[in-house]
Amino acid sequence: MGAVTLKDVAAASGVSVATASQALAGRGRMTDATRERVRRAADDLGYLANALARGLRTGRTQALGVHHERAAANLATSYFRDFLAGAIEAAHRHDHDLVVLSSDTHRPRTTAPHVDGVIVVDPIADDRRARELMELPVPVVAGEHVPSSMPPCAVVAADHATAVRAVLDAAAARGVRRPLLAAPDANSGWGEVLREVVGAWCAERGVEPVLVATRFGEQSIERHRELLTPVLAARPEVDMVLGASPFAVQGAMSVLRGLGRAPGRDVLVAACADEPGLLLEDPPVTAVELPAHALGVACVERLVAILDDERGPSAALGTVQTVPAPVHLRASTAGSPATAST
Amino acid sequence: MGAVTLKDVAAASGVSVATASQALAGRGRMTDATRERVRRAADDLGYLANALARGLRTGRTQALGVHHERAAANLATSYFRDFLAGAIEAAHRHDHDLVVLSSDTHRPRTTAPHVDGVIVVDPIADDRRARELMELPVPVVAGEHVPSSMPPCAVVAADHATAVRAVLDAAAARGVRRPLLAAPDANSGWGEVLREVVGAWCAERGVEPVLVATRFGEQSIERHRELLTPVLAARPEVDMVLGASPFAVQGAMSVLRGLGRAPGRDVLVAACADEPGLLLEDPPVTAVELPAHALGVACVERLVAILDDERGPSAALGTVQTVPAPVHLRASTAGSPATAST
DNA sequence: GTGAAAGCGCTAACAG
DNA sequence: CTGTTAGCGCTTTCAC
Repeated sequence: MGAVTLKDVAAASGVSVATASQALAGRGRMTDATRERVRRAADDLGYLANALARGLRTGRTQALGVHHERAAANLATSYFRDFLAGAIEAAHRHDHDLVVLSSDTHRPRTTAPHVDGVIVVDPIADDRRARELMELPVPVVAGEHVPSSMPPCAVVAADHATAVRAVLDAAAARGVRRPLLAAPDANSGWGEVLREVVGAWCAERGVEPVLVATRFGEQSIERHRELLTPVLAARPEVDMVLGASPFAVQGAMSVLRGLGRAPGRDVLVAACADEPGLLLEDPPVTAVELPAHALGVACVERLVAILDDERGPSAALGTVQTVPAPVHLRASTAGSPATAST
Repeated sequence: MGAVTLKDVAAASGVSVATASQALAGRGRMTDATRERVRRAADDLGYLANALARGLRTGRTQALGVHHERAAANLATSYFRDFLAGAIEAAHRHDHDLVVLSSDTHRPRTTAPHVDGVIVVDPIADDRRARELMELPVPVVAGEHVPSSMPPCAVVAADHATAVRAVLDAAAARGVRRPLLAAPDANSGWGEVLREVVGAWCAERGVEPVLVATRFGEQSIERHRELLTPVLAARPEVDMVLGASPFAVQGAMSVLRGLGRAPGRDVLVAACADEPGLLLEDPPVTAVELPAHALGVACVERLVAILDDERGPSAALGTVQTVPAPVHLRASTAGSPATAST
């Protein structure tokens, strides 16, 4: 356990720790001979600077943190895995370590993580850990929109507006007039944005969207069925269902069938987050692909840029940077509900 | 950037920093009133201990490091992703952060990462970064066998011996007598083990295995074809090809077909690492499944155990812990080469 | 050109 | 019961 310290190097090369520090850092003025001597000593002893001590002094740790609510569990999803892969790739390119912050415990952190900045993936309003991190005295970048009830920070998000509009416009061309949106409630910034986009689109056409609030991260089709059954029964004028998650869409399709309405024919359906399973549905479901890997990369790039920014991190607060989200039009939006329901 | 320090908390609650420290840590003896006062002050100020300073003092950082050669690139493989998922899960369960160590650069680290221990996934002899980490004054656990030319450390590995023997025994039951093994060279501990296992199995039967050395991580089927073509042409007595990677197997199958020998019929084939693609081959290829997720978990558990071990980390050096590796017998080992080639 | 000294924020001795 | 002191390993003035 005997780590070699700068003191050892200094002693071995017959200089003071101060000189040794400068010699290795390439700073300070000294004879090349001295510098070389110190360098050799460091090499011989296998000296590695203690990152903790250095960080304590300099305020930089050369590490970035990533937080995701229940990170361990969410690693089962390809979204988080892809995101993480992108983030690691980008962090390493900038010679930073990438710390996956502990998130399992429900008790608050007692210690500020040793990172220069933090990325919060999918900030959720009731995620206490996320809140804690966002109040840390280090810059924070949110991967996806921040719910309005959370403190503002720099945001990197998929371009949902453009993507969802593309889906809606395609549907409108098939005659759709009254879309229903089943999306997460105000806990999720993503949900808020989807609501806004659909709301704006409908407003332009002088109609009211039908909105159903779901819980972010709800993985149960059955639960979505329960939420959607009364609404779809009461609103026969709905000619399209936009589900935020694949689960919402699958729930909706099941409810629609129960009501004798054929998804993709009498009622168009689409998802705001793609998954391989949607391709296997009958009919295959139109969906927006969330560019997880690109988002991971972009979040790190953004964070690094903020750290390097002379003007300080506050310049970035609340600003949103956007990453394109490809749209996959499939058979579920190829029907003509207007004709069918007239 | 104004982080709240212990000094602030102490000042606010009218005690010294030392007392404040103990009050929050629940150590030391003091009136409950004082302790409560300090706690409240800390809460009010939003105090979070600086992990760097704490770590510097205590020598523990509550973080574990993971290294994989070219981690960023390898995140494309499901093996590393699953491994990482398992490691993160386990680390968080033990309330540790998980640091994915920077691995892209070819220049050596100048700083020892702030972690209590390191996991080296797939240690490769010519990975300089892995070597550096293994010489760090913190415990190291290797995920997979360590090449004999590297310093020893605690090892957690899949139980290749049992799995490969199961494959060979099944093949022997179909009449196989002369297996060929195409596996990574001495750069890879995995390769060394495979060689040993096949060697031992053959020795028990009084035959010499045919060995072909490949490069660890070689992803090209074509390259494997080149390596295998001369050997398979010269050794018609080979009645089974065991490829370490799916690429080796696919290369071998292609070569065999070129020689007019039907894989799975005239010559059995199997892989020592499963991949979905092997199922789609014709015939589907028998393979050993590498339990990446379980290995990730086991490595972290092992590392935590070593850190908690009173006897110090040296007790674990060189000891191997094993994780079961499921064997999937498929059509590629269902033929009877002995009959065919007699 | 080089060394001495201070201090980053924290914890662990030991006084009082 | 609580405060004082020392120091983890490093960087950074500032003297010499």
